[in-house]
Amino acid sequence: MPSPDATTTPRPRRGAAGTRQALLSAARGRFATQGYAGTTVRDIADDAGVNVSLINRYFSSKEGLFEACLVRAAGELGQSVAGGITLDEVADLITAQIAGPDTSEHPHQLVMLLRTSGDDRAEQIRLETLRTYAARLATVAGGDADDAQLLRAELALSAVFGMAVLRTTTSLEPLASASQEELAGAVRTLVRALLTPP
Amino acid sequence: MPSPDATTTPRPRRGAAGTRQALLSAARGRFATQGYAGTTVRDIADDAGVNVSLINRYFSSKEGLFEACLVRAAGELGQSVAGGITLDEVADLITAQIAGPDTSEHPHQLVMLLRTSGDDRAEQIRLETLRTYAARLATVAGGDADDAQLLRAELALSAVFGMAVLRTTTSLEPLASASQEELAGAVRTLVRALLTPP
DNA sequence: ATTATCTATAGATCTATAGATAATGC
DNA sequence: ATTATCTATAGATCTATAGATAATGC
Repeated sequence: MPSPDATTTPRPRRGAAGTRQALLSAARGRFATQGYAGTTVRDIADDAGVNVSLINRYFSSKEGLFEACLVRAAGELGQSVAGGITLDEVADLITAQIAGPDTSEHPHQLVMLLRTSGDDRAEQIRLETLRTYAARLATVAGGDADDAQLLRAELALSAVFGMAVLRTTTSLEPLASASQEELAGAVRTLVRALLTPP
Repeated sequence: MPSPDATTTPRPRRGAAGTRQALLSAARGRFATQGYAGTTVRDIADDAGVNVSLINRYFSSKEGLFEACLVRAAGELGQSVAGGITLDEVADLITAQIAGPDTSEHPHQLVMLLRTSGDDRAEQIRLETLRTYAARLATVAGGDADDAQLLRAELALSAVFGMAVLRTTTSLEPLASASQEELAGAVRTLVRALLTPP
């Protein structure tokens, strides 16, 4: 019996599209901070304010929801870097992704790309996305498009990921509450230093 | 019935100390690559070649084993940096930690420090360890021991963690199979650039 | 006799699904 | 009438533990 006196509040009905979005947003946050295995579908549904079974309704399975999060993160992050952009501008875009507080969705998008689920298809999407970003970063940095340059780009990417992860999963001060301005300088320095061929 | 003809090989008996070590080593590898929640105690026991129940015998619980791994990682990593060491030497020590292949235990030690388990005590150990390292790195880098310097040290640390994570959990080439020499240059560049006050 | 190891199992999740209910739209 | 949402539950893990077995040491 659904608690007789606790005024059984009937939940607002968001409709299919709205519920999908709410689930995606909640899932991204949980997956980013707790990882795939560390998150239960009930966690996500509760955060989104809907019943657990709707995850299966709209995403088939927990893995399906994870994939959807990954695709979304890959898509949103990928749109920013256009042609003719400078390295410093890329650094600032990256900073914007890292800088948000733990509650923001920005760092979550980045951290999603480091999470594994055991699902083959998801892993493929993740790797392909990382590859694309590394290649793009190498191109923006100019120089030869050789393996050494690609390696430098991947190192720069991984460094940036590290910052996002530590900010998202750890309350290490002063890093955890550093402002965007404070981070911007460091990211520029890092990107410049790592991506300029010696 | 234990498979009548499959010559039930009686396992070699390692004794308490040996079994503890085998479990620690197996656990560190699994926890580092799959995370705490993504690892089952059976995974670990199978890797170590012993029965699952011995985890509880020697470490009380899965959380106990996780804590033991963390303490060990914190201890082993902490011994390297003595007084009077230069920044480049620190960079090389770090490189040695990152550079090992996915199968080595070196990158695992680093990655362990980024893994969360939900256990309060483990989380405390982890944070304290990270703080210690950051402070030590800031000291080695010289300059003022102010908040800005500490922030730079934490950023450098997180960058280094990112490299270890990407190498450990992803087969992104050429990063995944880069040699120690190739990484050394990048880490030195990074540490120098980030830790020299502007 | 002591101690390491294993067996068997209880109890607690966790995901997925079949089917019931309730809100919306024509 | 259609579609969103929820209820109830099956089936599959996963951790922890009590107690049995087997190897070692005196």
